[in-house]
Amino acid sequence: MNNGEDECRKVGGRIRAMREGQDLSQEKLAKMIGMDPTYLSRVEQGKRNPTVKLLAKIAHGLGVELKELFDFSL
Amino acid sequence: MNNGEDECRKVGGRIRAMREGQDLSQEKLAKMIGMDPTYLSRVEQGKRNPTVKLLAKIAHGLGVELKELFDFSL
DNA sequence: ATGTGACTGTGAGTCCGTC
DNA sequence: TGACGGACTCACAGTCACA
Repeated sequence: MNNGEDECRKVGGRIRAMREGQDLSQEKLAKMIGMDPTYLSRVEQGKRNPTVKLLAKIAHGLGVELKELFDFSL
Repeated sequence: MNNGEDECRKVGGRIRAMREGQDLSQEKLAKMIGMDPTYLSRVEQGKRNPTVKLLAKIAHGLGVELKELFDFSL
């Protein structure tokens, strides 16, 4: 089975999709919320296992609800 | 402003509500998914900042979708 | 503009108790 | 049964140089 790496990838994909949907670069979004662009890059690729606090920051930067980052049914 | 501690509390509350709704003890749920009961206790209280992988495990143990843990509009 | 390797410090997560 | 403490390990947060 799977440990949650799938979910990490899915969340990352959601973040990327919503960011690109707003024509925002990783750099700009990262700067808005005071985080490192290289770290954001890895989260979007599902190569990291982010915490609730970090995802809350990202959701805030995107101007969306936290639960939208977990809405994989699109 | 807030760092995401609010979200931690809300997620913890959701977990607790869904667990109690299934008449499950912290110990049993923790054992089901191979996690520490003391950590589950603290997560439910919003005193810890859990990762996606851990939340995926908890959601799986509760038999619900990950996004349901972030559905605060109830 | 995005991705990767390597790195350090701190906190996520586990295990032992006690109340 | 659940809350809390201490001590511990390893992974995550966060940064930099470079591609």
